[in-house]
Amino acid sequence: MSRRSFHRASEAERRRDLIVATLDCIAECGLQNATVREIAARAGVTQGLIRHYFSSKDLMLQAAYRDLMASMVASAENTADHRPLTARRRLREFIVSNLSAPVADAKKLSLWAAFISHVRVDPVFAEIHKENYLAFRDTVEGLVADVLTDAGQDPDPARCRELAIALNGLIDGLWLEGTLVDDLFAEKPAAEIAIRSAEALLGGISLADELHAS
Amino acid sequence: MSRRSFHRASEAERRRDLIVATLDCIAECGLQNATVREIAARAGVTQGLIRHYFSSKDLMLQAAYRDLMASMVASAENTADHRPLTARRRLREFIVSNLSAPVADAKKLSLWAAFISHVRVDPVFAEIHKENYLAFRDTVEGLVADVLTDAGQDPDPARCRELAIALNGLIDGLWLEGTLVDDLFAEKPAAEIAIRSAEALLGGISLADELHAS
DNA sequence: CCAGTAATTATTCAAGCGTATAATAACAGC
DNA sequence: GCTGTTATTATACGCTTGAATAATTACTGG
Repeated sequence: MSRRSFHRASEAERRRDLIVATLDCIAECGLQNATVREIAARAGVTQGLIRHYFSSKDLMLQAAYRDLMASMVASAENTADHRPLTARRRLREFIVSNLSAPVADAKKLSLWAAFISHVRVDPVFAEIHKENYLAFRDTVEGLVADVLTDAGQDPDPARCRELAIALNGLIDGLWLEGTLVDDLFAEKPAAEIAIRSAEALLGGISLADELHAS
Repeated sequence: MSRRSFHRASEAERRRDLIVATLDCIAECGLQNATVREIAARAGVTQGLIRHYFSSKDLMLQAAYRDLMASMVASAENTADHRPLTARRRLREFIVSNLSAPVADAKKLSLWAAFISHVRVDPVFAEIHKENYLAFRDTVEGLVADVLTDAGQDPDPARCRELAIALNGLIDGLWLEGTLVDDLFAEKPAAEIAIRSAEALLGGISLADELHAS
């Protein structure tokens, strides 16, 4: 009886494979049934290897949560920092990007929910969530300040904060609605509704394309 | 060695106890660690009894999900139907009620997330979610139509639908933000922000108290 | 081409899981 | 009070779990 052949991969490569397999497994089978054996099988390795890279299953789940959130903020964060664009256009792109693929994705939502449900159970998950939330809100707040300035209004910090919270809520809520019941949503894309709503929240400032940057 | 004493409870009473224990256990230990033994212990019975009331653990989880959602829509639904009030005031109360205790509660949010993460795993959970979402959106849509009419505007169905989706998103999103990071939120209650934002979405219609109903 | 290293597999372990069944005691009706 | 019913307890079963250890094989550096 011979052993199965294998190849020695780099640490970065293996860890990534294992994290991807973990996320796939949780999304498909739920946290309850995401066992180390199933995850290892999906990653194409045997279960013993997991403990070679993560000293416990919990640590691997935390790493997977961090990875998921990083992948979700990455694309949106890019558009928010794309300086050549108008402030209004950056906010617009930011909203659209958060309400389209790959962020608005049923699998990602499922994973997000699974991890959020553990925020109260495990303090480490709470910490990861808090970091990501604050970063997201700060991004929105910065965009709002830029848009107000661009529109010739005073970017009062208190007003920016409140608008950021409201916009953040609107984006999160429509993200939920749009990806949870997407079949019912095909007619009216969440992104379009979000843009019109954001304009209303901003007191009528249009987020449509402009000819010159501020 | 004598057996532990017990009392024979009614079916309704026992089922309620078991469901409450299930929700407590999931909120505290997570779905992974919500075992039949732990749930039974919290309900003050032995594990064998669970299968006397639920033919499997999954069925008990489904019952718990239904119970959770019913408890969350109940209070808000009441205010939405409280006819003596102005339409504007009913919408206002509906929003406030969804963003205050007992709906805006960290434990409930944790439970909601745990179940949402199972919507993609188990079709029964998907069904339960869909029913509740549609009912909630219809309630908001009805309130929006009433408010528009009250303000002398045409309650165009398409506009009502879009406003309902946006308001629904706003409420859900602020519910998430407010209860997930409530310590950072004490200064500015989510409900106040929601009211002001809803007024903006409605094109400036005030939701403040009025002297006479429509 | 050989030796050393460590990534990977294979196997084992105790504990805990959901489920099933048999024994028992609480209560209802007479 | 006694008796029948059944809600409840107690116990057992087979399986899976996360973790630990030992054996092996792929690769690195000389």
